[in-house]
Amino acid sequence: MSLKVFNTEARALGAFVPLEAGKVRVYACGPTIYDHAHIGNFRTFLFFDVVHRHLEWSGYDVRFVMNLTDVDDKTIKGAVAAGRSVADFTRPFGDAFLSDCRRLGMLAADSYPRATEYIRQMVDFVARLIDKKHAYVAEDGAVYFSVASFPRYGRLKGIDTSTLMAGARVSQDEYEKEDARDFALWKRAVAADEQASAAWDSPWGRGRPGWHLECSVMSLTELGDTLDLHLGGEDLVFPHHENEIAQSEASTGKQFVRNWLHVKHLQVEGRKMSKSLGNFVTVRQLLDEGFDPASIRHQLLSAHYRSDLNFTRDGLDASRSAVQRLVDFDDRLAAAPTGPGAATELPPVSAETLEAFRAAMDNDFNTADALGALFGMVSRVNALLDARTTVPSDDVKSVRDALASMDRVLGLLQLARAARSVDDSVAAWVEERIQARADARKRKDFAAADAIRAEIAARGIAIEDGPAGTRWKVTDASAARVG
RNA sequence: GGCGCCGUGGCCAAGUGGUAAGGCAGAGGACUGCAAAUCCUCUAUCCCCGGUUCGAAUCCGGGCGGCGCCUCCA
Repeated sequence: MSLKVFNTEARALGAFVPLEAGKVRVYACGPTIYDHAHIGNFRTFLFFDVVHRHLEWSGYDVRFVMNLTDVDDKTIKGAVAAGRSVADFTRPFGDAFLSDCRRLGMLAADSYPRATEYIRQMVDFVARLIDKKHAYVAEDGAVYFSVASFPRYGRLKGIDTSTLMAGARVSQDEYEKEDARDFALWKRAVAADEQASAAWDSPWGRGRPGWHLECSVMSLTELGDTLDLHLGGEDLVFPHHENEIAQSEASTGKQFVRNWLHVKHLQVEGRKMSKSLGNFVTVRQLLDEGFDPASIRHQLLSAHYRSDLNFTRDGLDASRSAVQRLVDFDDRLAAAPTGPGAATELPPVSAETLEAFRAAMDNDFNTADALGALFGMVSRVNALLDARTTVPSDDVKSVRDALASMDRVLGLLQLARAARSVDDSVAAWVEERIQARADARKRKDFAAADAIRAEIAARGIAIEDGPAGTRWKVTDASAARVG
């Protein structure tokens, strides 16, 4: 068994075989930074992160690149409206995006190329396509890719564009194109572009890159002519990725991407997310509402990436409970009484779970199935632990190792831990209160003891009495952190 | 209109030919001063109708329902 992925181009599950054994080149279509990224964007980006993590977990040497598009129609429009250059306009959004990524526990990419840093390479790229007769300069000074020069056009989406576009789809303002299917590689600069400092010199006059061109040039520059994986949202299949294939392969003469993976769009509270519906949710908004990053991460990973996923606040609450179960389990393992004794079923359970987990992830990154394997282990191990007073430390270690291993892919525990830490002063206060409660309990003054417990609970901290004494845990980080 | 996807217990969600993972919620029980955590037990023949098959949630046909893309969009 090894990794299988659903390649959009093949429309089928196939064995993942990187161009170079042991090494994987991944290009992830990142955000256009003209606004804050929303939760729908993050379904996609979080999936990218899981791909990234699982490849590394599987032992591959991964080079992971995610671009930040900082020049396109919307960016320029926004910059002009703000009276700034695209560079100044996009910087804060780019910073905020990377910050959101960290908040959600995403691994850093090896590189985050911004389009404006690759203008030189883009110009060279376009010149090469013109040389090869795959592109032409139109009368308006723009450069277009000639789709007719690339016979394989349409194979990603699986459409025959020669017939599909034969109709009256030619918009009035694009008459300079020789063929309605042709798309802009380089756009002639207009006043707004200059105003936003989004225009550069080129052999064809002042202008700026077309959107599709940006990704091709950045990916080829950063990763070479052939990528093992190119990831994106489902909306990008056509025309964005189709165009990338055309221009890239026309330029290099080599296969551009071996595997295309596309993530299905997220629904929010049962509907497509859009600004007009007013159900646009950003990550920072959810965090401000008090939701735990780990809950968000859990819900976004709770369904397979090619399935519908309806993001809801109720679901977030359910995810919070699920994550808490994991944290409690981890705590229990850390405190499990160990001692000599007969071997337990723990090691084989750990091994079986890891195997099931791996199989799930290898099956086109089936995170829902993988979570099932993980939680199955939680139940089985809890039951085994209940049945014994002590277990050999090696046995416990096998479970802890398995849990930590799986979490290197899921990233839930580490994230949950980060949100549940408190200042030393808070910890000291809790310890003091617990001692006071212990005294009250010793006096059988349960009313006082319960009052103290309520006092602690009000600070977002729960306590649990066990044979080894009273333990406490943070359940509501936002309340607990307040010193 | 074109292309495509989906419909599994109260909610979420795996499972693509051999008689239904997991999470959340709920009920009862054990443990507990009470809780919490944990465990045990309980709640599904998989939208409907046909068909193929020894056997289907899984394949085929039809129906009903929901959704996505086709336009800037992750």
